Amino acid sequence: MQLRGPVEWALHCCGVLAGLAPERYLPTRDLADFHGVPKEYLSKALQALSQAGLVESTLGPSGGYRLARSPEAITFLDIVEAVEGKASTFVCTNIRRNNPCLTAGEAKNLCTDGKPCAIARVMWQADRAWRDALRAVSLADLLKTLETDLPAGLLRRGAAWIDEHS
Amino acid sequence: MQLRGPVEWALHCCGVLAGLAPERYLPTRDLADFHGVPKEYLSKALQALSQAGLVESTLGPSGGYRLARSPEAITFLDIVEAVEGKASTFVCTNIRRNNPCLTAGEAKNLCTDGKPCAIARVMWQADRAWRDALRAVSLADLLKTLETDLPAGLLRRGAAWIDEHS
DNA sequence: ATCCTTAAGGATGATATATATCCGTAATAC
DNA sequence: GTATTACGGATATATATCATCCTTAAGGAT
Repeated sequence: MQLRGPVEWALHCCGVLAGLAPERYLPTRDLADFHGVPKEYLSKALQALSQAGLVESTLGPSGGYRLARSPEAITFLDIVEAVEGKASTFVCTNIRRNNPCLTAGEAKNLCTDGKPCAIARVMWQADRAWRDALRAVSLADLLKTLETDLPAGLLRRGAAWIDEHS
Repeated sequence: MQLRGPVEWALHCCGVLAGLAPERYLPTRDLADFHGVPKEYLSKALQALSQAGLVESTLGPSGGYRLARSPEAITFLDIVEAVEGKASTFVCTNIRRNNPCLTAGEAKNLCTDGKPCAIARVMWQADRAWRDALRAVSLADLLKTLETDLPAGLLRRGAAWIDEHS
């Protein structure tokens, strides 16, 4: 079970957009060049972010993407769910319903949305723990970490590179 | 991102094996019939459980599978990792290394195993939270829940069905 | 000894999903 | 008008998942 590649790209792109000067748009091409990923495919992930309302876009020269909300108001979970979808990592296919010992009446009451089976409850709880951990970290937190984490000067050089390409 | 089907089957199968009389083996065919899943494919999942040391098997008539440890000593995480693998749900492909602003020296120090990047740290922490939640529940816990959860008599009828087919 | 049953694992095919590219359209800046 | 951009549809390729078949070796029954 593994997250798709575009999720990682979207996270890094949001990190860059969060450091952008307000009101500035950054086009897909620059985000793709900056991360060394295919522009056309990255575009799909950015469109997903846009549809989720995390970023907003504008057309034409000097167009591109920017965050739609403040970095404090965008969590890792927002981004992951926008690109990967909100479906649970565990889906109960209700194989218990195939149990040869079941009466027809009993089968109907097994693992409905209202009363999930014991296994689904555990798996969904773990899924919730994963999402809670992602929801607890915002883009603002990420930016703060990057400032102390990145090699000195890299952040500034990155900003300069973006300035050239805007 | 979704767990593969055989993970669900393995969990249900372990639940059945945990309720089995000690020393008794249950063959793949019965586990498949009981859950209504393809025998040959389920067999792959059971082999994974066997290789992970969670169940043990014996050949010939009256052969099959049984738990290798007590239900208290087998967690959901054991089963999920046996079938799905232990790899993290997030893999850092280090796209930051493609950053055009990086010097060669800086590139080498990015997101190594010793010092993961800020994004990988968050994603791996969430992965850990998911695994912790799965590790916190054992097959013994599952059995206890089933006793209060299942329609009255179903557990007994299931045991009788298994008796017939052993 | 012989035969049936079983797990183990290799080989193979079918289907679904992930990855990636291409193109047409509409909007925006100059 | 022209160049640039996001957007969405269509398409192609690669990989993963799902499923079956077959051979081998070992245990049990006769």
